[in-house]
Amino acid sequence: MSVTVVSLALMTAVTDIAYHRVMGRWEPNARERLFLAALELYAERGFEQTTVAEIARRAGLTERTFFRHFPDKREVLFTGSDGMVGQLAEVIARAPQESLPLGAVAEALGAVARPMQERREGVLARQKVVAAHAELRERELVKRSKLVAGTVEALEARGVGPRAARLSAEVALGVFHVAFERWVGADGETRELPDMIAETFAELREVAVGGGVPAG
Amino acid sequence: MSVTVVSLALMTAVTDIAYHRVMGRWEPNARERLFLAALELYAERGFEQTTVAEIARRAGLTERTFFRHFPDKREVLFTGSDGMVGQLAEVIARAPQESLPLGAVAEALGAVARPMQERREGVLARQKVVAAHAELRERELVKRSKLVAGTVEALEARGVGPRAARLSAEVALGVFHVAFERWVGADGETRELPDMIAETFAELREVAVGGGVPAG
DNA sequence: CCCGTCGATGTCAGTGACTGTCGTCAGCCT
DNA sequence: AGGCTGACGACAGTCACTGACATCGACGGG
Repeated sequence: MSVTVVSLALMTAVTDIAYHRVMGRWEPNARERLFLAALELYAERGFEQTTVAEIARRAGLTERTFFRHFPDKREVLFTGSDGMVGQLAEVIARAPQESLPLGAVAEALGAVARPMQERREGVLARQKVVAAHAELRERELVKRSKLVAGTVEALEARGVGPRAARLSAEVALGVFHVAFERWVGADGETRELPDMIAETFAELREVAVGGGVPAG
Repeated sequence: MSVTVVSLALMTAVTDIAYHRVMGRWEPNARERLFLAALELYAERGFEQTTVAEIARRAGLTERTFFRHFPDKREVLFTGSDGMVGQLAEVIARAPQESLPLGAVAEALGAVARPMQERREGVLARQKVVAAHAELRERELVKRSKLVAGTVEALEARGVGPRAARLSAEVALGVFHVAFERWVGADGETRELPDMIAETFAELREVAVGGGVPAG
C-alpha cells in the first residue's frame, strides 16, 4: 500500500480542507498535496534531508505557498491535531455529572480514540516518520501538552478544582500516551485502542496505590 | 538581584565546565559567558528578537564559537539537563529492593529536587524565560521526555517489567511536573519542593483510585 | 458584457540559524 | 626547538522563514 493512499485517508480524516468548486486557476487541494509530498519525502530521505522547496515542487507549488499553508516545516505533519483538542474537550463536557475527573477523561480519551482505529494504517505510517526524527517528536510533545491544557480547561469547566484538574489531565494524557504506544507497537494482534486505554488506566490504579506512600 | 548573579549560580550548579588552567590566549569560561549572555538577552528583548551573533558579541566571542558550544539557539538554556537524567537514574538504582516502582521514582524525584531549592532564584529566573517562549517550552518537553526514558531504563534495570516501567515513569514525571509548577508558582509561601512532590503523589493516589477528589 | 474586488498563488529580495573549511596562535609534549 | 593540539576567528554557503508586490481566474454588480 502506497504512502500516498494511506496519507490521503489520514489527512482527510483530520483536517478541514476547503475544496475549490471546480477546476479553477490552480489544481485543488494544495494543502493536502503539500501534506502528502512532505510525508513521502520525509519517509524517503528523512526530515532534515528534505527541503521545503522540494516538498513544494513535488506538490506543484512554490516554497512560499508552503509557508502560507503551514507555519513551519514540521507542522505540515500535525495538521488537525488542534481538532483533537476541541473534540476531547467536548466529550469531557458531556460526561455524566457524577463522573470523577480521571474517569471522565479516561472515557473521553476512549471515545476520541475509537475513530482512529479505522485509519490505523495511516496513523502508523505517520507515526513511523515522526518517531524517526527528533525534531518531529519534539513537535508531537507540544501537541500532547496542548491536549493536557485543553483537558484542564474542560475539567475546570465541570467544576473540578485547578489542582485536581491539572494533575488528572497530566496523568490521564500520560496514560493515553502509553496506551497509544502499545497500540502502535502491537503488530500481530490488532487490539482495540479504547480497550487498551481502559486497561492502562486500570494498571494505573494498581501502580498508584503502592506508590503514593513514600517508601521507607 | 541581577540576572547574571542568578544565572551564574544556576549554571555552575548544573554543568560541568572545563576551566582553563590560568589565563590563556582567551578569557576562560566561554561556555558560561555564552549562557549568561543568552539568558540576559532572552529576558531583555525576548528569544526571537535575539540573534546568536548578539549573544556571542556580548560574550566576547563569535557566532561560530557559540555553535561550537551549543547545538542550537535554544539548547544554551538547557545545558546540564542531561545531568539530571543520570542523577535520577542513579538514585532510582539505589532504592531499597522492596520499593514499588512508583514509590522508588517518587523518592528519587524528591532527592533530586532537594538541591534545586538552594538555587530557587536561579531556577525561577530561567523558568520565567522558558515559560515566556513557545520554542523554549518545546525544548523543555524534550528534556522531560528524556527524564521519562531514563527512568524507564532505571526501573527496568531493577527488574520492573517494561509495561509497568513505562507507565510508572510517565505518570511519575507527570506528577513531578505538576509539583514543580506548584513550587514555581508558590510566591509567598516557600514550601519545600520534596514535600510538594510527596503531597502530589498522595493526590495521585486519591485521584487514581477515585476515593475522593481534593478540592482545588 | 464589462469591471472592480477577492483569493490563491508566483516572484523576489531579504534576514538569520546553522555548517564546512581553513587559518591562527598559545600551551603542552617530546 | 619543533610538532601537535585545542579553542577560537574568518568566510562562504545552505536553508528555513518572512515581507512586499505582481498576477490572474472567479465572482458579483451594473
